[in-house]
Amino acid sequence: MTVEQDLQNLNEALSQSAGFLLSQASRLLRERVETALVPLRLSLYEYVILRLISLEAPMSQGDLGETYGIDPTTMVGLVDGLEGRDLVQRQKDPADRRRYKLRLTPKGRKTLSRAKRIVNDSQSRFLEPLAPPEWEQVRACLWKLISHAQSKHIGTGEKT
Amino acid sequence: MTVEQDLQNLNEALSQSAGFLLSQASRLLRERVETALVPLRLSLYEYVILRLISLEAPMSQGDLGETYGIDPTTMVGLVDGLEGRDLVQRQKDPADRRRYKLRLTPKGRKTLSRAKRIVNDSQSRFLEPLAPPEWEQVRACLWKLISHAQSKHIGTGEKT
DNA sequence: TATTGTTATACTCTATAACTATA
DNA sequence: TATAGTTATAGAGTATAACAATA
Repeated sequence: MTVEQDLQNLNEALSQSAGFLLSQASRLLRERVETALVPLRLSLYEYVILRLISLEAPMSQGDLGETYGIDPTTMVGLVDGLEGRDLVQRQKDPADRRRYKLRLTPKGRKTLSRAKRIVNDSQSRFLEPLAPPEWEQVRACLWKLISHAQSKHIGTGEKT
Repeated sequence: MTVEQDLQNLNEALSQSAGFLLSQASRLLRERVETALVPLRLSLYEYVILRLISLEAPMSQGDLGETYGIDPTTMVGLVDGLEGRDLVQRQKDPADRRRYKLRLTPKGRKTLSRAKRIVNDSQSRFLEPLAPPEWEQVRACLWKLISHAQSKHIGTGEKT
């Protein structure tokens, strides 16, 4: 068997595996976004935190980490760093003083708006090889997978 | 604005983001596969290494790590562990004695075949909410994204 | 009693650079 | 010189358990 055939077999097997496809697509996009964010001195997690705060959902520091899969321990350090750079403010939630409500500072909003442009460009370039209706289809399917996987294991905290 | 509306806005924004969709789908599947592999005492990376070796492509230890995005430093420790458990053998490549060819031992083959069943079941359950043609479409698109992203940055080492 | 955020500790993976043996 | 694998070291991120403040 030639090297070319071997490689073709390998690719055929890999292109069949959901785990490989999702992890590699995710990794390749993540690497690009991380590189693109370097000039703003933001890690991907830091960007995600700013972005999630900006969406104004009623999330505590812990909820926020859970939404993206960031460990609570890691969250403390990340928010410490963002607060130290005056991008984010911790505020005690008056309704439950154990929880923090996180807010963007004006500087945080400005940094985020620059970061959003950079990240969106990065994502658009990554999605370039797909026609818009193709991505739309993928998008809907991934959302279905995520919703289904989460509902089975975590639940939203709401009684449905 | 009610909490329900806030959450709906959040979900709408997240379901629009390629980065969120890919990272979370990947993470949720990875967590399931990792849990499923615990009884075999295999980490996901260890499983991936066994699986890639079994595909018989002409890959060295380093190539293998690059295919999945495993750091060379990490590879050393992982292969050390797999070799210590008699699942894998290192062999000097006679054509280039700097490189290792990795081989499965009989025990490695047996472990892998059990692991493959477990991982495939896990992936099938994860993909359950999609109709087969839907997944087929997603599969093709993800493969296109990966091929395109890799060709732009890495190249295969072959002159084309 | 239970939960949010915090700290401490150990572990895994990554990034970087130096080393070795080969090429 | 350059490359494959290794080692050492430092830095992220995660898992676990304990703790303070609050519910």
